[in-house]
Amino acid sequence: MSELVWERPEPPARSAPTPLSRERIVAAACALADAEGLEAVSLRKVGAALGAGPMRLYGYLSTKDELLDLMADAVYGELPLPEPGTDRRGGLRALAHAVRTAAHRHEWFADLLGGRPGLGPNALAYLEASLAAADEGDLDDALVAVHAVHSYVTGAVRSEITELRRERESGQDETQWQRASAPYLRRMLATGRYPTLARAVDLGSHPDADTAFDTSLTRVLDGLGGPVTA
Amino acid sequence: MSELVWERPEPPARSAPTPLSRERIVAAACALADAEGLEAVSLRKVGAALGAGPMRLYGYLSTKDELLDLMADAVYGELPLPEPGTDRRGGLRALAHAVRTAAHRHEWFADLLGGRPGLGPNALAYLEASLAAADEGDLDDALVAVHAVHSYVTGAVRSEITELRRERESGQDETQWQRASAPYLRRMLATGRYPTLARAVDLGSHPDADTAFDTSLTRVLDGLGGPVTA
DNA sequence: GTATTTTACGATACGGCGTATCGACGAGTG
DNA sequence: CACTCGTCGATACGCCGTATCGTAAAATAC
Repeated sequence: MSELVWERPEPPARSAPTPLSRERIVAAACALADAEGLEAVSLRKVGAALGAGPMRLYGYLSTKDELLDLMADAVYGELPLPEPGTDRRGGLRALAHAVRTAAHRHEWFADLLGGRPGLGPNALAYLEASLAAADEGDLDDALVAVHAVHSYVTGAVRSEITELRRERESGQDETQWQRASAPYLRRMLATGRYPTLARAVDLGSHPDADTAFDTSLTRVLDGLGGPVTA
Repeated sequence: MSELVWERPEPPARSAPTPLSRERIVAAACALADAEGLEAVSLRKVGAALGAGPMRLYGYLSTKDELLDLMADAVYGELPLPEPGTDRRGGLRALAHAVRTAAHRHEWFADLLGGRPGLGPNALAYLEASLAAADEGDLDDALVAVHAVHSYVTGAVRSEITELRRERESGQDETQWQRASAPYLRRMLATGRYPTLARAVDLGSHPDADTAFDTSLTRVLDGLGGPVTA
């Protein structure tokens, strides 16, 4: 009960109709989430995908939340980690982009990002790589740098994926969006209660998502001390 | 169907056992979420708290997600906005702390933060205030600043609340935590696979959450151009 | 090889969820 | 007072996570 998934042993592989393992369960769950979204992941469907009933999974997991933890850790395990010895800016920037890329491959990762403790072995490896890259002698300073960058990445990726989903839901292009949200926004801006926002919508250059992510990331990195590059 | 909550009119107040309104529904839902967590918010319970059946709410909402949108916007409406004319650093810092404070008052706000589009009137007002504070002449630059700070705040607050919940769940103090997670972490660190992390746990000063949030926030603000204060 | 113990499996079931449907009732209109 | 019409909420459907527990199969002991 108080035992964590990460160190609880799996049940021995019995014969059974289909052999099962935590790895296979997690892979099936990730595939399902990739294909139909996180809300389609249910123990029933994951079990069915493996030829098993839902209760079979409780030998490998004690809760659905544990499955989500394992899925998140699996994605952390996909991240390419920078070579040891990479400098702070380069290392943290590479890790930030790695997280974002992974979230584009597995959009549900964005929903899991800050939402659960995240102490799996792969998450720890990601944290270790972040700290190692950020460490320039002062450990407290490295912790601050990692916290700043990771928080930024978490928040930015989540918003970006949310926005991306909304755009996708609005008909393949913008049919629905133009019919529903856009006129609403135009009406709101026309009230005059949001003058700066209105100017920004009218006059701002609207960079693509990659550029927006990287531009703000650069600003965050600029704040971490060391030589200001810009 | 394509109509947004924000501009759909409420049904006229009929007699009914209890008079109802979107405002009362949202207030009840927020109270319930404050008391028992977001996962306890169901249309059945919210309805029951107002002396109504679950289906009654569908005159005011077309979906449960819309209720969540309204709840999030209600919290945005609680945020104290800085005086117009506040400088960028001061304004953005005040807004960041306002969001964090609100998330401590309504922990479920952290779960909603980046997860839904957020185009309600109060969210727009918050965005307007952020942009106004960040605007020093270059609108694109202001957008970058707001994106950086808001993303940081979103991510940091979500992680902080998640951590806070985990600590609270672990027995009132740390009984459970020390029995389950701590030994696991110690064992992981003892493997030698996370040397920097191990050093950080051993040697790092472990600031309280307020300090950690503000320290990283300062670094982010430092990166936004303008005079570096530190 | 047999008897016994252990244990994973999965059928069944429970309570809760979001919400579609639709009969009935009560207010507004002539 | 009769009628229409719109709102209400009871009922129901198909999901969900998971507790329980009989059973059958593997592991162990002899």
